[in-house]
Amino acid sequence: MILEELSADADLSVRTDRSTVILREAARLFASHGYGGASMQDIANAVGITKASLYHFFRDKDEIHSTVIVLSVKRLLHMVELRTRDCTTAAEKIEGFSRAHAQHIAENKDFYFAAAEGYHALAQPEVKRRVQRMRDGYEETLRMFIRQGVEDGEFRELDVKLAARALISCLNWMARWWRPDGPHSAEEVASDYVSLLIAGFRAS
Amino acid sequence: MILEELSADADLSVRTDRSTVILREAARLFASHGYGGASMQDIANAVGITKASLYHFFRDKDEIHSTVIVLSVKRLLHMVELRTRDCTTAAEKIEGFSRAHAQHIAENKDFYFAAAEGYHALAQPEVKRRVQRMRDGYEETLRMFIRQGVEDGEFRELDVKLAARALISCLNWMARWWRPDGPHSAEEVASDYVSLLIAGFRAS
DNA sequence: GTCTATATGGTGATAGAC
DNA sequence: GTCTATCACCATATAGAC
Repeated sequence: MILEELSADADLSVRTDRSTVILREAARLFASHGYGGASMQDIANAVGITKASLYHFFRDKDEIHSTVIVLSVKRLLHMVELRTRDCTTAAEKIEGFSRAHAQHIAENKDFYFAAAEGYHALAQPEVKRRVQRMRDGYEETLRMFIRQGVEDGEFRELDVKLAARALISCLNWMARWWRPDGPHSAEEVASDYVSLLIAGFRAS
Repeated sequence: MILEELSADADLSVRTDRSTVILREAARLFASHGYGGASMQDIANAVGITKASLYHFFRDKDEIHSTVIVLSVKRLLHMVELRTRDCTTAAEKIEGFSRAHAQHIAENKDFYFAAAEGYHALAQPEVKRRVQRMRDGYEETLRMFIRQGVEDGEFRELDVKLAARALISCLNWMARWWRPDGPHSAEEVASDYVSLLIAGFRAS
């Protein structure tokens, strides 16, 4: 299983060995045309090989798809872990969480988009469940940070689940409209969302 | 152009004339499998006719797709207009706006999903521009409501564009996770988001 | 308005030479 | 590891009878 060979730290954009390039081009095509709208021929053309050669690296189209998705989610979780580890207050943790998410979108937009749009179309149920579990853990992490803020008296009593969902919605939706050549960096936007929402968390 | 024949009030779910049923089944399939993942054969099967018969009602697959999308957006705008018309304060308008959006998702989930996911894959550039203009007008409406709240002193000075984007992100993301058999109605969730965000709008 | 039959080309996937 | 050649199938779309 190729998924296991690719560590969570595997850079999704710089390395140029064949399977990495295949995944990068596939992610780009899945993101822009959808899973059904991107053919093996399209991917092969983008990489610069024949479609038959794709089958040397991946069993079938679905394995390319699930590898893209699992890689994206693993990398997001890894980034959040890295950037919240040394935070202390709830506000700091939430800020780190959101900036990590934004950084992930900025650096791996196609992977993120392909994962967000395509995961519900995953063929293998085990992979789908695995991704679902990772996403659930991800949301639970944010809920934990918010809950800590309430318990520490940093925030007012609030609906933790709703608050986490609101912030994650903002971050997820960024992949739809944020462009690298726009006026604000992804992390700036994320930070602004956090400020806006935390103002509501503190209000009494 | 069939788009013109279908008024903004056209009910997306109840009427059973052929073209309406085609659109409903197509929306469902586009929402669950993507545009490229749903074939004319699939749509014909769902409707209960042969795929050749589809071409009596629509020129090609793309016309089915764009009709679904334009109908969805028109209906959303119509609903928002209806439910904010008689509001006075900014908070009331924002609440009406959000509840209308939630109602639209609850009543036309497949149409909404197909529109949200598929509009960037629209083939005809004029239709795409038209949908884009409608969506822009939609966001501008919300910005106007928030701006009014700031000018009336109901809200603090805040980044209106960011605030509108935050709320719309929450509403848009609902289509991804909200289920009719869940614990809260779509309108309840929307209302909760509004309360949470407006608390931040009022905070000083 | 719906059908059967068909045209034409693309699909995912494999076999086997180099 | 990459290719050419090929498979069986499905795609969108059309022609024309009823």
